[in-house]
Amino acid sequence: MARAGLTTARLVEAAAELADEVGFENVTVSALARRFGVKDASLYSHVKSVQELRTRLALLAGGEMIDRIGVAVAGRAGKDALVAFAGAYREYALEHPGRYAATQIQVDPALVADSAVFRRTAEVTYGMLRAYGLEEPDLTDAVRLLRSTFHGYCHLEASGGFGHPRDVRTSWDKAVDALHIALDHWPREEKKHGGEEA
Amino acid sequence: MARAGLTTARLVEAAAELADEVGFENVTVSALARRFGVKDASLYSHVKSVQELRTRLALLAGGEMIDRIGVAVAGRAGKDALVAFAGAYREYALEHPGRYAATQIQVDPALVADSAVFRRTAEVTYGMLRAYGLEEPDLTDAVRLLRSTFHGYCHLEASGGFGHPRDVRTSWDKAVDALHIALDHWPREEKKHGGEEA
DNA sequence: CCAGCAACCTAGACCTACTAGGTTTCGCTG
DNA sequence: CAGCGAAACCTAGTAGGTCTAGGTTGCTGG
Repeated sequence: MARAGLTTARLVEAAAELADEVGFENVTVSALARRFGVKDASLYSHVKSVQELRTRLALLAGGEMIDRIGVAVAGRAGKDALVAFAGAYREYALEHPGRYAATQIQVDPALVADSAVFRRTAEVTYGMLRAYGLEEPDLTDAVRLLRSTFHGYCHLEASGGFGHPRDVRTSWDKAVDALHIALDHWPREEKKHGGEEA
Repeated sequence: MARAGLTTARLVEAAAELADEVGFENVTVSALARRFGVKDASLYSHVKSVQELRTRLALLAGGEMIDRIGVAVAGRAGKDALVAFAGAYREYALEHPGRYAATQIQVDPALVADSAVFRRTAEVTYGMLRAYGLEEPDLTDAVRLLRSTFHGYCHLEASGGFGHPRDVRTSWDKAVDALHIALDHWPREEKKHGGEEA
């Protein structure tokens, strides 16, 4: 019988498609094997476990996502860059819900630390913020705020968490506006957020 | 043999404890049955499925959480209320990671719509924002921003998403500050977010 | 006190992850 | 071009999860 030509890469790619079709939590070894017309056991020559499969999928998706974001923010700065970043982020999340869900899982920190995806993500994000004139540790705090908000928003939107009829896209734009304002008036050391004392 | 005295409520309560101990994704019918020294099948007289069990757990946790938040914000307004809300939110998420994870799952929208938990959550949240003088649809947008940010932050913190050594608590406080500023300078329709025109 | 209804059980079907070890096929090399 | 070695793929089986059908047993109220 003609062999399926399995490869780790091919498996992960198929897993990504599967994730977008049936949801990340439903990408199983069995389902993937079925898709290739092959027995479950056959996949274990290529991936060690579901865990590994999902981790690889997460890295694939993370890479795709940051690439798109990178293209979107290229040549922009300040609010322009923020809007472009946010737009690309949400677009990817909506276009590829399964892949996006994959990016949310916690992967072995040791594994993620020296991954190119992680480094590139940090570069693009910190780079985008540079125009706001923040310095460490404010920069890290701002990155966390952005990541949290974007992620939280897409997560809630994807899971139908916004029951209200208010258009989500409009809401999102407002949120991005609000974030821009927050970044612009960032509460630097010393309380009393009165004015920029830099 | 002495009966375990199973009840839907008791089951859900035990599931909540289990969730905090072993993680929400590991609360299974089998594990719960083991905890009661009972066979799996016995639980199905009290809950229809794992799905239902998890949904009930989500509602339990959501209720606990909003109660604590409600107490925290009582008698406060403006930034005070925001800080109290955020503090109670994060505290609950850190104290009860399994329960908190449960609150994140998507439950049947029809089921959630007429739940007291949902209504109470909306009341408390919108009430806290009232002091910022926002009106619909800005109010809804602001609620979404807050929910997203809080949720995203706790999710990332819980999953070890913040690799950086920067203290998370401090970062969180900064994020709350930033949100306050965003709310205070909310980008209203046209108008140049100058002052309160109410 | 005993009838009936929960509470709990046995048995089993079906799903998924994963291991051990066997067989087939492909591609390379002599 | 024969054949050999390494992948690629398989069979068989363990373990553990969800859930159903239907039987037994203990508790309780009339």
